[in-house]
Amino acid sequence: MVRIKDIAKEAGVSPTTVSNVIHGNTKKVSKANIDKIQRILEKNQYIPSMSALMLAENRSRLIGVLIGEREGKRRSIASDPFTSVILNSLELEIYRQNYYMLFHLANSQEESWKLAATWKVEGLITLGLSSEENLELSEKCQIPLVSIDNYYGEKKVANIGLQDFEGGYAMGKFLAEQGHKNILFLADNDVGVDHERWLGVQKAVEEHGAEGAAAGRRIMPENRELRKAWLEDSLEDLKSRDVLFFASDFYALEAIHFLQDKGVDIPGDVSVAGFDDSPYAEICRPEITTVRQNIMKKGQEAVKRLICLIQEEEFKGQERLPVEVVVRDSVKQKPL
Amino acid sequence: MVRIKDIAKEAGVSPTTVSNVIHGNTKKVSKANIDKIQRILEKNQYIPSMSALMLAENRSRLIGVLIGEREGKRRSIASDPFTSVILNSLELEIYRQNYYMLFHLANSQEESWKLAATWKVEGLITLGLSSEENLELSEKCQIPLVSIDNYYGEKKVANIGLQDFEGGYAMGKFLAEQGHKNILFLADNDVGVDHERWLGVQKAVEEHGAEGAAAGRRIMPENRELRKAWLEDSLEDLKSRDVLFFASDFYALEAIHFLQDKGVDIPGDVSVAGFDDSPYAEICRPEITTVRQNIMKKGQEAVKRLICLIQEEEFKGQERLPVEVVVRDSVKQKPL
DNA sequence: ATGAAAGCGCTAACAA
DNA sequence: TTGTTAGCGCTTTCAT
Repeated sequence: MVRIKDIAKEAGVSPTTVSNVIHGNTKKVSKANIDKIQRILEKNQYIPSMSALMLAENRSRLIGVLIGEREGKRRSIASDPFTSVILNSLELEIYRQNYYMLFHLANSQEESWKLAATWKVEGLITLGLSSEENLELSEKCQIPLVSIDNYYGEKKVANIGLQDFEGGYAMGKFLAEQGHKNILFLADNDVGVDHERWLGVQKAVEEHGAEGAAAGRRIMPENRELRKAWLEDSLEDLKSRDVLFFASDFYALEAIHFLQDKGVDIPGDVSVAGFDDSPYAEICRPEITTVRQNIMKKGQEAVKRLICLIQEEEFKGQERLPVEVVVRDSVKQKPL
Repeated sequence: MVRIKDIAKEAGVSPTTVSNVIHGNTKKVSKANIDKIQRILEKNQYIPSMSALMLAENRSRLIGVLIGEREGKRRSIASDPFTSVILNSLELEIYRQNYYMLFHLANSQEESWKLAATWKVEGLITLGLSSEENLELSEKCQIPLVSIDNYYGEKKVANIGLQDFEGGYAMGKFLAEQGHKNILFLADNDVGVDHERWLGVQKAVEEHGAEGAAAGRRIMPENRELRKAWLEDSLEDLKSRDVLFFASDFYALEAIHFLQDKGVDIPGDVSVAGFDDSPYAEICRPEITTVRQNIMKKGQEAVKRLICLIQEEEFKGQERLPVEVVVRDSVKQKPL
């Protein structure tokens, strides 16, 4: 590996001068030397050593991307097709901003902190951590942190998410306008994101629902096996609804198959809607009517937000990305 | 950030002694000092600085994970649900082995090399690079490299893959034994992995096929739109087969929906088989009969292989992971 | 059993 | 315009 010292020797100048040329501080370097040094740099394929840079500048150009793994959660990296897309967009933007991505599956706050400290990571992006975990981590690490898809009452941690309320509202409005009265919203929890979506649905039904329209809600188990049992138990309830609006396409898909196996026609007997517009939504029959989010954009904004935090600049982007209803085949129009 | 120097001062010893205690070189340190230093280390939550370590030891404990992005490829990180699983298993094992994972979407060999050099990455794991790209990269970087799912005639680069031939053979045998005679194998290329699978199918049909059984093959376009058109054009051909064996579950799923939309009953009119046992295989109707691979294991073995290369030890694991036929509903038994 | 000192590659303050 | 030097935090060799 060729070092600045080597270049300097070959050029017959001091390391400082070479360093200056590398960093474009060419005001105090003679034209002749600039050219000569640049040529030698090129020729020898000089690559700066991050270790030395880190030590000297006390910064790493590293951004840590942490994914929390919780057993049985929907947002498990293994089962969620979103994860790879998010990771993709994250790395793309991180690299574009001249940073590097250190990736880790976070098992504990302690571990995450150690990683960040060991590498002097300049900022953290987290996925799949709970609000409390994010807060604790942020306080412990004392470096900028941006979470994705997390909600806080008091908003202590920077977050990039969706216009979930608006998404719930838009779909609720669409369903109401399609003539559905008995709407059931299904999620696996009632905090943050899913809570917002539910509020949106309620508001939409209030404002746009026909005479007698009402929105109900059910919380399903997170665990797959338990959820399966839950669906069995809830069959009659589900069949009695006009439309089932699931908080994710994955759940919608699961339910569609469950119901179809029970002889229920979708959307003939019951309509189904999802949320996310994941690959699952299009790769099933009927194709799922859902709420689309732009995941690439989400990752991009998260990185931009973080960089602003790191450089102590103001973030002018969107913290809540817009969503839109995508009409496919799983919701049918009710005759009036 | 507390440094060794600080610990030393507090303990009233030299940095060297502290360093020795940290690394367990306690042969020449008094019991009293060991305890005292260890306590102070604990109390102050000492974390070694990677930058200093890298500089002093000339190694980084970093493993670069490179994903090649090629437009329109099946193995695009964005669309392939496998990617997140592989990434998951990779990081798990890398961390378990006391390394760290630097993640990058590789746009060019030049870029990959720069990344590796800048960070003094100790080894590289690549996904979705062609044989040539892997070879060139490996030569340019001069560090251990393990590719995933790549085949080479002369085997110049370490690779972790599947027993693809055996997989094709096992499914071919299964199909033949189910009474299918007119078997069509479909892939989007005829090199490496898919070529092996095809060879396996042929062998199986030869050995286990009934009188008059034969296996044919078609190469589909990689591009989604083109493939759609191709399916349209091939409809009659596809309908005339006993069974369609696709080189991936994704393709199988796509074709199932295409055929169902055309009124073809799966598996009533035509049976369909896939390969991978991806999430797609189970989340569709009929559920797809496929060849299962253990992706978590694949990532794990890739890391183990790389670590062996780095430490110049012999690798005693499996370079070709076993596969098994998973029988579901998309293949029916033919009456004799 | 313990410590001093050099060196890893680079930056930046200061001299010349 | 160019060069000298100290220092970033750690390891390691060599004295003591």
